[in-house]
Amino acid sequence: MVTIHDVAARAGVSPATVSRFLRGQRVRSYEAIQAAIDELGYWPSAAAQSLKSGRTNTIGVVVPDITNPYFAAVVKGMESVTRTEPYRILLANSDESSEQEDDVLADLVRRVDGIILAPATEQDETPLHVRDADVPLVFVDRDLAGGERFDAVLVDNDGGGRQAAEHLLSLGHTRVAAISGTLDTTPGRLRREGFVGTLAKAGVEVPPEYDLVGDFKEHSGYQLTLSLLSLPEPPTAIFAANNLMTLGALKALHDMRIDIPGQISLIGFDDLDTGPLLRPPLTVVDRPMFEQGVLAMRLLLRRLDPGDGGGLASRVVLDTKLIERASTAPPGGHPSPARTRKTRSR
Amino acid sequence: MVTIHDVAARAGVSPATVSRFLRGQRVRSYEAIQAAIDELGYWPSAAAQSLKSGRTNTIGVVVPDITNPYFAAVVKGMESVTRTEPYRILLANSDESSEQEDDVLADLVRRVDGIILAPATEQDETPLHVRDADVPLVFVDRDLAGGERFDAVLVDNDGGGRQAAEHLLSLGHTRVAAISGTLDTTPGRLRREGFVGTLAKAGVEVPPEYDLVGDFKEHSGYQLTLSLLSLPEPPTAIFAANNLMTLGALKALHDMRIDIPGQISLIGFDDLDTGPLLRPPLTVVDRPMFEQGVLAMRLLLRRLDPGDGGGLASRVVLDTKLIERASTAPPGGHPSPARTRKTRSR
DNA sequence: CTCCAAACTGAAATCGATGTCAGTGATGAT
DNA sequence: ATCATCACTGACATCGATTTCAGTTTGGAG
Repeated sequence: MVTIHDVAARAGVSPATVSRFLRGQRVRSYEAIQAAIDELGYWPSAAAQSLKSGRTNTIGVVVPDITNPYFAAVVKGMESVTRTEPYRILLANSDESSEQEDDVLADLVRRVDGIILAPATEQDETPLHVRDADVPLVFVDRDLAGGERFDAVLVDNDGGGRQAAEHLLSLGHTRVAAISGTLDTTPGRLRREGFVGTLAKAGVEVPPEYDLVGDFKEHSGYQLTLSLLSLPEPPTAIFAANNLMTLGALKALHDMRIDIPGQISLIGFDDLDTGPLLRPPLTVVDRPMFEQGVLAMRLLLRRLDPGDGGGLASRVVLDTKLIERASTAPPGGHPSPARTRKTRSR
Repeated sequence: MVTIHDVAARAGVSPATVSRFLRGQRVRSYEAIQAAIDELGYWPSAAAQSLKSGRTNTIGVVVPDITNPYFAAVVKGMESVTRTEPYRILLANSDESSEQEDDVLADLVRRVDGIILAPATEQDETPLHVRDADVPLVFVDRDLAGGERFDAVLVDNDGGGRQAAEHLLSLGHTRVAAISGTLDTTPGRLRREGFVGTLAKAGVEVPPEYDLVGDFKEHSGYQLTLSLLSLPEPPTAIFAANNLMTLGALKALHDMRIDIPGQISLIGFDDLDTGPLLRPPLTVVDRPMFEQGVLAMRLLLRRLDPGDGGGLASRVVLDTKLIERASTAPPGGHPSPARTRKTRSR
């Protein structure tokens, strides 16, 4: 490995001068130094720089599942911000598991300048360790019980649940089911509360057998939908708590040859690239994804700025938006007025 | 920050002894040391360890686009391997651009022990710099002109193109179009060659106006499909070079109210989670995704193993597999025998 | 030509952990 | 009680870059 000493020797100066040159200070013999660097192909050692400066120029990002298109988009948003900065992203999956999150965070705090986390559960204790380690922390997508002291970029999950409920109410549904994500995550809990609460206010109760809880993964969307279909009186509409569970629900409905929205309406949370191309095109509650990543990263970089001076936690809450497509319609199979379509039959 | 000296002082031993304890050597006063570590909340500095050992325990992963479900799955596969190892993943997007790849690699080589790369173009020079830096390099998905000296995990792109062609031939298509990815990437070039070559051998020529080249992004799939549709005599079947371009093609066909496969058959490369749920369910050439990530990471970790001893480059080539669904059918709109379905009309 | 301020330079200490090497202390045999 | 052996231990140098501090050089004014 070629070090700053090698460059210094070749250029006939001291390492200190080379170091100054590298950092853009004015230096008498800059030509000789530049030449030596080029000829030797010198690059400063990141480890040595970190040790001296205490900064790693690395941001840790922990998400439950990078193959979830939502998190992929969020991470891409973060990456678009770091591209023009000296920072890089250290990525880890927690797989929706607090233990894995724990392990990975313990390791991450030693390697990064800051962390962006979508915590596996609200009751998570780990982030407090992160706090101990004095590593700035920003939450994205999900919050923490007592996490108000941290920066966060969230969406109005409660409002999103409400939008879904209002949409189904406006279509005239009264037998409405919710398949929720883990209730000890903020999105899981709030989306359900917004949904069920709004229905209740309108006089529509969601009985326990319609009020099911899964884990944000496709398989649980599939299973819970099957169990809804096996009821003596299945619902006329289903609200699924995220993109993967919606997909699972859609698969289950297809497999059981249920007509959507003829027999059952389906509304999801989070849009998909393929949303408009599905059978039928999905009605969903949408939210900014890429932008959430951008905002979270900006918030973190601001904390990392030595001139920042601390300050209160910034809590950004973005709005959700209903996208009406063809998977929802009035109960009984009358097509939604939004689009005319043929009822499928087999 | 609490250092090994603090622990040593508290435990009444020398830093050297604490270091030995950390590395699992036998030590007289291990209780006192363990207690000091716990009380002080000590974690060794990753930067100092890297500087001393010359290893960062970090793997650089550079992909064109993390929001492409294929690459998301590949990265998840890699991550599943590093989980049980002390390694972490430094992730970067190249956005299908050689310049960005360049920038990011120059930075990465200083920070990581090894790199897994899906290069933006075959003519890329950058990886050679990586070689200069003595950082082990593994290719995934895409290869390099003259890259035979490097480990690689690839798929049989040529064979995949052939499978697509044979499928369309068996259905009786003769007016067949290809919308390819960038031809200076290995997959872009080979998928097209396998496809066009197989058709040619069967006596079916693909005229220039049917032989279009895009860039693996959804938008180009959309645009190229529109231009095919504007021809006086549009093709009866389209082969799209990757998942995103297939999606673009599907959108274009929907927007133009083309019946699939009634008027035009569509076959894609790479399956999607939503593949079976689309209108119509897509026929695709599928390949292992998660597994490719796993294999690439294993290959790299093997190189990193001090006991490895170099050896020749391992080049793994996986097979593709045709998944027949409902987006392909004989020309003229006869439904595929695989599934009965209603012809859409508006 | 002399002198002073400003601009630049290099030796050396430092960041935190590790590995070497020359011990020190304990153990067992005689 | 003495000595050889073995198991540990601590002082110190080291990894590569940065920063301080005490110079040295340069340029301009007088």
